[in-house]
Amino acid sequence: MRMSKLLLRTLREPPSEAELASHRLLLRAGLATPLAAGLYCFTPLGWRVMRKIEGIIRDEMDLSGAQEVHLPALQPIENWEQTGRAESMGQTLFRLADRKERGFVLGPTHEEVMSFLASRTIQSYRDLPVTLYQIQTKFRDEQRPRGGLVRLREFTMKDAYSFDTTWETLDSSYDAAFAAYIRIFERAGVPVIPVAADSGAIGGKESQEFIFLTEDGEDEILLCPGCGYAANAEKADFRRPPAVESEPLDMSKVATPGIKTIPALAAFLGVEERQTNKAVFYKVDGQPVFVAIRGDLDVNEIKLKNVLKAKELEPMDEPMVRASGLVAGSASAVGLVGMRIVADSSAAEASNLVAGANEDGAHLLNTNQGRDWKADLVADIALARRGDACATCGAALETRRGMEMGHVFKLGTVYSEAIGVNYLDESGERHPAVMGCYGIGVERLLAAIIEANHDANGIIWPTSVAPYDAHLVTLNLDQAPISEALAELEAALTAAGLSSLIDDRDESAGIKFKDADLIGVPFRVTVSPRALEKGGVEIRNRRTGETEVVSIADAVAGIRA
RNA sequence: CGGGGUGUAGCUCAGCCUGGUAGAGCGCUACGUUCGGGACGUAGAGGCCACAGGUUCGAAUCCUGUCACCCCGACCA
Repeated sequence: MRMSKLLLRTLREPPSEAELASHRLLLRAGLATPLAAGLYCFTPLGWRVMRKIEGIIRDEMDLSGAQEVHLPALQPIENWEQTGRAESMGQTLFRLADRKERGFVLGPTHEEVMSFLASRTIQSYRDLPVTLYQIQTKFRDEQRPRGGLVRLREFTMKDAYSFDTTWETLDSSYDAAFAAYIRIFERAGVPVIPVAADSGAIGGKESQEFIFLTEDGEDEILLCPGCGYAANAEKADFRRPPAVESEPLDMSKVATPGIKTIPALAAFLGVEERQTNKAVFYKVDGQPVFVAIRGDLDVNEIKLKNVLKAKELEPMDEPMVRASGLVAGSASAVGLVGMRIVADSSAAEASNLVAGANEDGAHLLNTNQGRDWKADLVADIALARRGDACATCGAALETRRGMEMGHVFKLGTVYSEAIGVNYLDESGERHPAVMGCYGIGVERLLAAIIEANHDANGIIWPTSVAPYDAHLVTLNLDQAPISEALAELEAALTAAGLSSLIDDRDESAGIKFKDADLIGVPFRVTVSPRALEKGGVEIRNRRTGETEVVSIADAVAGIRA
């Protein structure tokens, strides 16, 4: 490709909207340009990289035994009503109507439609297991698109779905997808770690995310330096600090003027925070819910939402607090009526905790669950934090930020039952298929590749996804020996099956070199009078900066290797 | 959805406080000189100053409203 013909505009300065390195370089290198929030137009250069990434994904999915299909992005809303997700996905779902007012959605994911396809094709256990995938456009009306290609409203996803006869064989399908993902990210040049993840209110028994660790990530990850346990904060398990052991004592009221917070309460009474009971109020699907947790711990709202099988969970608003008769700062479950009481095991099992007296400026000493108040539900709803003890080995957990690159999921029969993906077993009995699903965001992967592979001068593409194999910079192209050497080099590269981007523009050497660094093709080959005098062309490795003058044949061999 | 910020040329920004009808650098076009790390000269093109109201003789500038975009938070199958 000749740069004089290539539709490309590089920018000396990045648009002010870009904060992330990947976002800045995306725009500076001219890979894409924004249309509106969360929507991007790809240029020829950017699209080549997208196709390279898709190629790796396709390659590895095929190798893992998955079969590629293609489903409509435009889907009847009925399929979403069948699984209840028309409601549960809420505003994220792009909805529209056709001319006859029939409701449609733009697919944000394809469990429903892939299950539909499976339901029309799978009949017998002999048809299973099977894993189907597609690389396709998804639409999500995100509340806040961000970070260039990190969170988009229209994006490309590789989504795969496995169908099995049993949970046991699902494990094999899941493991195959997992292994393929490890290879995909490795080939794409993005270091990832698998972490335990939340499987959602709908979810199955197991879910893992592939996380690229970066300070700019949206997710918080807890890592154990002792045993290697890794989990998303929304899911992470941990060992609670031990409670203060004591026999139940008589409950009594104590005046605590002006005391509203756990730290103030503990200091005022001269007790530890773990000897207090923290009260948190939520509005869950419109209903008030009271949550009790030991004072030294925080509520994990994702876990809470899951144990309640809730669709929506938010802090209780002021009117509901007043209507419920709760006293913020001095609330407790003692004597509380009219709402569900959920307790973390820490609060349910500890003895003699200090709790609110449900009146301003007063607290209760020695409250005990079961005797003074009763939880409707006891569960693990505590948030793991930096320094908490690992549930497995007890070492202090560390926290890191990360970006979710892929998600694998054991779904079970939720969708197959709703849509009717059934098979007949050996004895002619009918069963729903056991499903798994596996997703990778292609644009986000592109962003992560840039995040993980760049320097102050620009992008450093891994060879596997580089838009071209070689970037040929010509100087004094009007001189016959230069144009002849270029022709020879180009022919040799083509013969070797290598692609080249040729800077034949009438620009200064500085501009050409700066653009080459910015665009980030792995090898730059300079064809110039100076190099020719030294007996060949100059080859430079973008990553190492290593530069040498070699023969055209050696240059081609170097790029090929 | 809450908080903060920004909308002036393709990009980065100045001008706004103190109203008088629009600027710089880069980029773009032409010509010439350059030619190994974002060269130089000359001459150009390019703007409904986000949009809509209002105040005023007069609004990029002051007031009101709306929209868009960015950042933080909440949210995120």
